[in-house]
Amino acid sequence: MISFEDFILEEDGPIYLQIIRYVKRGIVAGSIRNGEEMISRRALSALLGVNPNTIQKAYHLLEEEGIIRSRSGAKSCVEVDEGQKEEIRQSLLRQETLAWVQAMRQMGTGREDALALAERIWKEGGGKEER
Amino acid sequence: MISFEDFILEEDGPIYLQIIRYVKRGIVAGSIRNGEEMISRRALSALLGVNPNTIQKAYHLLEEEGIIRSRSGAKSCVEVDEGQKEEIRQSLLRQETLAWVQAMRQMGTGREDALALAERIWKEGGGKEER
DNA sequence: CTAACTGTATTATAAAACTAATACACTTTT
DNA sequence: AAAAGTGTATTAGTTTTATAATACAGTTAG
Repeated sequence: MISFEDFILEEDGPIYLQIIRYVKRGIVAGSIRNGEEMISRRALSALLGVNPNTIQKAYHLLEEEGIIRSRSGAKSCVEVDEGQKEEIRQSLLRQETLAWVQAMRQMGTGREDALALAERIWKEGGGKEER
Repeated sequence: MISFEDFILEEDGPIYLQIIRYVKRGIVAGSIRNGEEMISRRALSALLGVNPNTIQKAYHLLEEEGIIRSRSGAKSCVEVDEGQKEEIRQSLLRQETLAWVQAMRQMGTGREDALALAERIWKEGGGKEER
């Protein structure tokens, strides 16, 4: 079951979008697999200290995007084929990277400098992710 | 004068935050210099097709951060010393890059792959920025 | 000086995001 | 079968974001 263990609530954008992002990235990473059960709306609500309606909004949008499937009474399940998975991968990788590149450009950072910085920061936070 | 020529209104987050981001990145890039005049609130409002109050909110927050200085009646001016400039640079570069690195990690992308992707996307959009 | 422009302030409205408290029917578990 | 858990729906209220219409006093340019 998708437990949202390593999910961290940012102070950035809307919560329901953060949840959608988390699921999509998990699918791309392979840590969230097809057929897997989602944690229930109420349980996630309690876990994050967030209103159930906010979770419902996220889950509802995930269903509209054809990423999860809900039948009344039972837990929602992930339902993505390989095509969708690849779509999401391409879309997210490009989108996030393009945003970063544009940010670096607007700050007048050269390609070499930007890549070097990214590599440095990558190595810094290296110990935390590999458990 | 800061004309906001190359400013593009995203559909992402709040408009007033996009304006603040634009100014900060411009300062880091050196395209926005100390002492320079800001475009007036009304003029920018008309240029972006956005309510004057939204611009005022952005300018007000920029002043609270000590980035611009406003005297009633005259145009607001940028007022940042080298220390502030360096603070903003460090903060923005780190913040944006860390966000990208974390995104790539959460998608299970390796360091080499991520950096290669960034380099490819950097070269793609290369013709547009150098005029 | 005068007219135009500027920053600032006020009040009102609306949509989006989030919280709160329920309620009901369906599924799973015991 | 009964209880607990689940998806779904409704109504109400708050905060944030953005719009709209003015108004006033200080600065600048003609």
